[in-house]
Amino acid sequence: MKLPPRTVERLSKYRRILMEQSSEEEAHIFSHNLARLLNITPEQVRRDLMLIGLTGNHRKGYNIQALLKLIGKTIDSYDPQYIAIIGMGNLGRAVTAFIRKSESRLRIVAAFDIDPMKINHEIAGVHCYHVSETKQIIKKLDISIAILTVPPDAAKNIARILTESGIKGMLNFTSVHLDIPDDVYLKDYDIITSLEEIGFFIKAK
Amino acid sequence: MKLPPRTVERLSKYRRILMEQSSEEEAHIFSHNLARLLNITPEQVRRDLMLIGLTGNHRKGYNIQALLKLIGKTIDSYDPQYIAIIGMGNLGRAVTAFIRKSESRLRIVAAFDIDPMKINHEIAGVHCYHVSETKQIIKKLDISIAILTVPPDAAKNIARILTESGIKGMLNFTSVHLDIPDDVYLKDYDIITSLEEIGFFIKAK
DNA sequence: TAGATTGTTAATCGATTAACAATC
DNA sequence: TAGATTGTTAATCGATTAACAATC
Repeated sequence: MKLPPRTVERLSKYRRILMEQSSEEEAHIFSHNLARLLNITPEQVRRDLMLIGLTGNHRKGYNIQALLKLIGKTIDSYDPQYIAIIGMGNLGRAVTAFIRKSESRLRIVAAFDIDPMKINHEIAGVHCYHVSETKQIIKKLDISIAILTVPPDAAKNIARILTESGIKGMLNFTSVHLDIPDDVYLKDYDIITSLEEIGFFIKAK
Repeated sequence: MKLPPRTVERLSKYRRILMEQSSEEEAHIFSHNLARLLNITPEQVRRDLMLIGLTGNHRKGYNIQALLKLIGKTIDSYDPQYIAIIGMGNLGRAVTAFIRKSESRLRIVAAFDIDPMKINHEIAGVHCYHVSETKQIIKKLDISIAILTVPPDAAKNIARILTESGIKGMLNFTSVHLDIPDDVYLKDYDIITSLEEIGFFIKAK
């Protein structure tokens, strides 16, 4: 199914926010109520739900269970998608712990580092391999997504290894620009740029 | 000066990438060379530079020093903008260390937590205050940007306190949707949603 | 002058919002 | 029926890309 990236992001958020406040709530929700939970417009909600083919009730709104089920069917993959995290420094460990705490289907199944103290230990609940094993382990464990939390000078090289290993998506926390093929879905989390952007837009003049 | 958010982001990246590989390089750069460094089109580079009023040389391209200086003048604030980080758990400490290591003008001047072990200590190089002091410290130290790395259930309350303290921008690492006034510039770093988005776009079918 | 690059406007693309008929 | 909401198309907005004259 073909969906705009922004719609996919919102579907993920609809699901999370509705799962959090489930049970206690009603069985149905109106587009304007769901919109208010995320500070967006009701039109946007209706359009997103239309795109995934959910049809609501003109009296009661959208059935929440049906909505959750359809979002799952739309954005989740049938086969589990496994995640690796490369670089188990402070940021790597923190991100790993963060994801493991979240109630999501996301499964981190391998960590990689070069520190001998970490290799073959559980770090933040995940087995840590040496970076030199990246290619084999990624293939062996059928890992399709990588999270990059390595130091800047290691980023480009690791990105190359990951692409060669057949990784399909990357979340890049390093502030380094990665030049990878188009068929790898890359999402940059550039903290420095984001803070500079915030800085610009709140400037007095 | 009024600039599109995407342009501001790219200006930040032009600067970073040019500073990294400075000195050794030439004094000038062509739009297509700068474009290639970031995998964007030369048109986009020229348009961005046009927007900030930089004029290049038809023979030699853009003067790198002039470019860097103008980007600084455009996106940096004259008065320093101070940053606070709220929540000194794993993620908070990692993000703090990450920013401090970066060569940028970004200055984290205060951290906040509720753990008595941390209060009044230096954590990741930053003095840690108790969350109850947030409002006073933010005003006293003239902090305009906050980074939120608190647990999900604390997020909404802290966001309210921050807004009341007059914060102007926020980088939100919690996966919680924050309902804050329009005059606070909010940037969400929703790791779970981003990974689910990647998952969707790399799906087989 | 010929060739390459800049600077800028127009066209296109993608996403959001407005509008409103259909329906419960 | 009257009123509220959905579903969907059209209009708008923002950002990117194409096109090309001006210029070194």
